[in-house]
Amino acid sequence: MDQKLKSENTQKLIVKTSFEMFYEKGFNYTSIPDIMKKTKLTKGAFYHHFKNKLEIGKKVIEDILSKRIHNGFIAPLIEEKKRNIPELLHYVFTERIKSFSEKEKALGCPANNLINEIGCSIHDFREPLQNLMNGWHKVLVETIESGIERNEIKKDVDPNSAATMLICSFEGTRGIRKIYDDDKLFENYLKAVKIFIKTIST
Amino acid sequence: MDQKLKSENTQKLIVKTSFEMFYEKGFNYTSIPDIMKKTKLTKGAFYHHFKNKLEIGKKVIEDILSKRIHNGFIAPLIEEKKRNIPELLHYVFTERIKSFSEKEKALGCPANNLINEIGCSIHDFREPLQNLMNGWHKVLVETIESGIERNEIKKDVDPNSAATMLICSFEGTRGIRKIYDDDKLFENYLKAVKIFIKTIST
DNA sequence: AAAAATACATACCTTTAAGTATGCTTTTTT
DNA sequence: AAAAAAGCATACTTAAAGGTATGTATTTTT
Repeated sequence: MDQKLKSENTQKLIVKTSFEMFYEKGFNYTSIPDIMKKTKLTKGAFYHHFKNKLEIGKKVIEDILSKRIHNGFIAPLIEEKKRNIPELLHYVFTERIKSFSEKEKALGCPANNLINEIGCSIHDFREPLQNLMNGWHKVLVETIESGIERNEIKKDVDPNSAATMLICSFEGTRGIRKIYDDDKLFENYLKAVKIFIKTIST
Repeated sequence: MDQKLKSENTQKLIVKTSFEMFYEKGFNYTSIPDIMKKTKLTKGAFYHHFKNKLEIGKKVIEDILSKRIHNGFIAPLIEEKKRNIPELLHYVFTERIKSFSEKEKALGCPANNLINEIGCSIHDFREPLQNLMNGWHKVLVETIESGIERNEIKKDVDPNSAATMLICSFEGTRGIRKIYDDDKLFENYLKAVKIFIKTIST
């Protein structure tokens, strides 16, 4: 096999496995030996491709978490701009949550988990996490702005503020839901966010 | 000195110190030796009073976090029921946030941090954390209900849903704010939550 | 006053983590 | 084909964690 390809594949495997384990057990609760056991490779492979645990953390944020946020929350906003904006917001923030797997419900949002687990303690993660959240926020602001232009969102709505509210309430709910085993919190959230979207709509 | 009193004092010192360090560095990033170094006591003292790290975690939730949530978010709702309810909500969810210290802003909400750091991995913490959040939610629901009775909150508002939205958006914001160094996110949140409260008010 | 119990310190054990050093095998380069 | 480099495994080092065992001084009980 082509060596470069092989290298890429193992790297991808390690990054993907790291993501899965970070998601399931948390960054700090997952050890490199743990990860490598799951990949059926060894430590040698890990440290051949990555400098240390921080580097794999950043890789996971940049490669996996970013992609997840993009696919789930950014792409639908960009791709379907023809649709009615309130409908679009409605889709992203309520319909999608309903399609979450039990695992996704129980484990919360991997990006938000990392933000909250790490907090300020690992400074290296702040920038990639900021990029992640800023990117999401930005597209959401643009979506709301275009909604205002198209007269589908009220003119007096502050797009920045509305975007922050949508993101933070969504993430806050996914976070707190983790201590429960049922969907009551989600149902409450869904009802309220629908009202919020209706409120900012014309 | 009376022995019982001395014992209580050291226990309190250990719990308080544990809380501070969990808050600043996270539960898993804080070790028992770390804590005891700060108390200027030794491991012997710790394991004389507490069974293990889980027990001190639960103690921190039950003794400190509960009290903080109570003092900051529950007591104001109970004590000042004579006030206008929307005003009261406004006070708790917007005025208070403005009075946060830089540290509180940078470190987020200790309860929410623990929820998000621990997630499902430490099952022992779920129950005390549920009690904490349920207690908060319950009082908020009752407040909103009494607002409806007094005709200060719209009749068609679902108190459960509104309470969840208030709590989750608040906690979500405090969580995500941790990756930033400025108050922009808070300002955006404040604007939006004011609108939300206005929306549910008569 | 003697015995028992409490509060805490010291020293230790075990496990496991991150990370390194080295060696072997397969590709790639020259 | 020989040399170099890449991909990975094995074996090791170091540090630090959680937790235990034991010792000692001080209170409390009897």
